[in-house]
Amino acid sequence: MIDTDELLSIRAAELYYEENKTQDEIGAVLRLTRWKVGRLLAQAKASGFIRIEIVHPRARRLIVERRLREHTGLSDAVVVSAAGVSTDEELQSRAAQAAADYLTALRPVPATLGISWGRTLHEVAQGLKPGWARGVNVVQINGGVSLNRRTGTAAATAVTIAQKGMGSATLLPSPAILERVETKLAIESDRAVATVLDLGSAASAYLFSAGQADENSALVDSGYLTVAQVAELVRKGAVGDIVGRYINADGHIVDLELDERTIGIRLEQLRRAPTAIAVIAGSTKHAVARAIVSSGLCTVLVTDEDTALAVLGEAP
Amino acid sequence: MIDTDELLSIRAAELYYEENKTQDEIGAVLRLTRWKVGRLLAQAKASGFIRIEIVHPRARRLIVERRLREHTGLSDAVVVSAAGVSTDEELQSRAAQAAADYLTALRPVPATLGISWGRTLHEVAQGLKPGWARGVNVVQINGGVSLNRRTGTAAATAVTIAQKGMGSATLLPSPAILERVETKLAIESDRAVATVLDLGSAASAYLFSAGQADENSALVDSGYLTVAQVAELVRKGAVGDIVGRYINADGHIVDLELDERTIGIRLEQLRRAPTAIAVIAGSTKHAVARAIVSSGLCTVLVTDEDTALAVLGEAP
DNA sequence: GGAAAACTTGCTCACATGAGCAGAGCTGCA
DNA sequence: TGCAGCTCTGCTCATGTGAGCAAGTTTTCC
Repeated sequence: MIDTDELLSIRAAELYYEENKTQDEIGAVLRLTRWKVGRLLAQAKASGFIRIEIVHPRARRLIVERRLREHTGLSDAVVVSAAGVSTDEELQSRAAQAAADYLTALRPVPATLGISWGRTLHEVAQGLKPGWARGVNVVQINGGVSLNRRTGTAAATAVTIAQKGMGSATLLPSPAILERVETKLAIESDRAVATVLDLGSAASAYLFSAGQADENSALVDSGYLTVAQVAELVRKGAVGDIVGRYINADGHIVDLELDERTIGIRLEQLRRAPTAIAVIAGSTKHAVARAIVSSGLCTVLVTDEDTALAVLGEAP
Repeated sequence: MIDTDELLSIRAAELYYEENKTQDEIGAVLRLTRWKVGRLLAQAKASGFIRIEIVHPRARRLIVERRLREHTGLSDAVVVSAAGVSTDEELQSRAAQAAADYLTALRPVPATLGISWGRTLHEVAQGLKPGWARGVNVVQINGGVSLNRRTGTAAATAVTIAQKGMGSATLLPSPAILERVETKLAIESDRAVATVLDLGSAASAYLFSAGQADENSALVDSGYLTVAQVAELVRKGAVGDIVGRYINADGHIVDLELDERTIGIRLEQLRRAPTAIAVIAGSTKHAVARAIVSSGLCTVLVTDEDTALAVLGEAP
């Protein structure tokens, strides 16, 4: 059965929030003193009967952000609202835009920014405003797409970010994954590649996304891995990839042999970075996001509400 | 593209509603005067970015109620919130409870209350508190269920309402629909029945629900009509039934011959009543609700949010 | 049955907030 | 260029609201 005070607090809330009456007026209607009305409203809020939602594509969930900062090793977090959003694409767009905003507001402005590539990063680049920085060196930190029709997307992302930031882009002239370790070592020691990798290792900040471990992975799409290979990785515990490297729920490399053939920054370098911004959103990426945050692979997480709750280990 | 002020108003709203900061503090963070912050918040509200919802089974939507009173001929309306409700059953329960509350608060307390029967009315009876009135004569205004296992439900409803209101129930000892007009006329002229019908015609207030016109109708369930008969009524434009009589979207009787065989109060009497409370909720009853309200068959409507919007002719 | 504890009530006071207003700045038109 | 009309800004002032407090009331437990 429902308590009389509870019912009164609901009546009061209706008059207060829907009819914009003052607590005094409500008191007159319900035959209560205005203090009692104030207490009833406080009670209604405390009981969670009053839900205030900010519905806007750019709305953030500051409460969840704080919880992330407090309960994880993250130094900062940006959580976009999932209110009224049905698709993962929309969530990823919102997060990408939020990442662009975050990057713009980031102080000190990074002199060198190491970035990965992919759909999300591309959207971040699109979301940046021309002039977001005054001179920034953008460096690719992992091997690019070059095996399929989407050739050039990775390069375009880096160039766009650099141009809008009135700076220059340094591209990593290499595939993401090589077939033989020997080839990988050879490419890595080539001066053109080595220079870029060194530059990437010394970046003042990193910005990257992550991929889920399934047939829709960008690495499968780009032709670096087959669906069967990914299935095998999943069997070994892979939850997703970060800068081209597949990790398990603990944030460890799943397949050392494959990793040896992968070109790009090493995870330890990422873990040591003072500023590593991960942009990860959408229901398919809950597991990777959690792995990345809990194993300290990023210092800043830009994500959506539901993914954030998954990272915190709470039901959505 | 999104306006700078719009974005600022969203940031301000986040800090105000989620972080409980004062407008002054927000001004300090966003480098604005507190007045500007106040204006931004007002703007965010006006643009509909701030959505305040009261989530509680007993919550009402006063704004919609007012719109109903203003845009229809209703003298009063009670609209329950549909927040977090998935089933029609739940909506009907909420509306029934609200109707019980409305009846309890109704002044002057009706000396004679004419009621119909059905699932909804039964729930209203359950929702009433013992002592809701001090002496009320409850009269059935349409023929009861008596053809199937649920015999007695209609009587139980009337008796419960009367007992809880410390009064007496007057039952209508007759079926809802007769097979032949002659039988109907004969029953109607029987003193026992005629007295009750006269009493019902002179009731100080009416409380009734309505049924949708489909195979789930209570009249089909009770065996008065076959599925085929209802289908035929629908073909003729029926949207539902009220006190056993099928009406079309204009509130007119659909089948005069059938109506002649139906025992109970006439629609004109209902239209003339100073207080006629209709309790109609659930997505299947939008059409009937609209027909009843627009043709003046009730003075008070107790319903759910979505049905209310349908009555107002707006999208849900 | 009575004292202690817990809660509730009505209040004062300080702070937060919205309405209203005057002046600054901008726009448009001759 | 100059003036009228418009919006925007920062302010004063009145009102609305929450924190804290003391007295009253109920509950609890011996």
